Amino acid sequence: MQEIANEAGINKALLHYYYRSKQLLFEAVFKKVFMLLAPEITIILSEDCTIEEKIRKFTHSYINFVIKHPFLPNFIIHEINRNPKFIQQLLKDNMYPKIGGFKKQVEQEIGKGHIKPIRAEQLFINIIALNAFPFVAAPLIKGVLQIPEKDFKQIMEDRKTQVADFIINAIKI
Amino acid sequence: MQEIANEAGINKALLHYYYRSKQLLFEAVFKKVFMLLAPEITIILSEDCTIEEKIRKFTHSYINFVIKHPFLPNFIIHEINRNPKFIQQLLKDNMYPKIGGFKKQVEQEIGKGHIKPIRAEQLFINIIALNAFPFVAAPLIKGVLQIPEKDFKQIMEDRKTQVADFIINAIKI
DNA sequence: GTCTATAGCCAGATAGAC
DNA sequence: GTCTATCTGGCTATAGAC
Repeated sequence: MQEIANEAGINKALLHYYYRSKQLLFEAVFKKVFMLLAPEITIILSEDCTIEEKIRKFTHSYINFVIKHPFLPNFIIHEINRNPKFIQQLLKDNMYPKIGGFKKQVEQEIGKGHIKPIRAEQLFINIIALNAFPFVAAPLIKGVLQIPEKDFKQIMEDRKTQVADFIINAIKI
Repeated sequence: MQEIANEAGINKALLHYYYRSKQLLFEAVFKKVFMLLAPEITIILSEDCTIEEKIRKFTHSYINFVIKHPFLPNFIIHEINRNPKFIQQLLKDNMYPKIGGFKKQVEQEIGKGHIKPIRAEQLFINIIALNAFPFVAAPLIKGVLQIPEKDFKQIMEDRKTQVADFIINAIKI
């Protein structure tokens, strides 16, 4: 609270005056931050194009966004793990979209023989995992690969296209 | 500290007597926990078999292990993010293996035309991402997919083979 | 609304008896 | 080695002046 007050150029008392408590301030921050990332995920669930196009668009857009805000995925995942009740809150407030449309589309494209059979849930998890994980586990990856920050950034840059290629290779007939 | 002492059937004073401080107790726990997971990762880096076999073995072994210890990946990632200096410590203590052998093997198999061209680092990240992420982001995934615990467990069970299939499809010629 | 000062609480750490 | 009792510092939150 002290650090936030310093950063804001006010004092702790005023912070409490505005937000009532640390918990409420935190919730305000969390919602704001979550709403920054949610539109990125929406791409994969709505929008009118083929699965392949969606994967390319999403990957490019998501990684591009997260390179600019590398702390976001971690913050959200950590806080949701600490308090899974947040999810209920976010669902109730309609703060993220449903997977229904994506699921239907995957099943249709499988039916038409465009892509290999795979459960939409598994594909969805794979897409999010390949995009988000390197940022969530950045220090660990830098350590295992023994690479400096500069190389890591280049690898993330490359992933904007490589992750999409990887996924599409995995599912295309 | 109080909760740990209760769980251990001793009191806080004794906990401090053994471990000097909360920080040192934590480091002891972290190393112990990290050492539980490290052997699982070693499979992919050493062992004498093809890339394809390694991917199948690793995926099965890792997911199997983590289903039994679902808190581990999160704990490790969170703590390393909180204090990236841990990585240096672990490297210095030789507490996880190097990627050199895996990199060489990937390049050889690409040269022989067994798999599509891909940087070993990217492939390594993809393998770890697909295996670990669903556990790191479990509550988030359950929320987005709107599925109960039971279905989530089944999906993770299925991933023991499906993740390997997915990766191999992505890289095979 | 904004500040200073402080109340109230809790958790890590230690003193000291046994 | 193990305990009880206590110190200490830090953090959230509020009282109250301006």
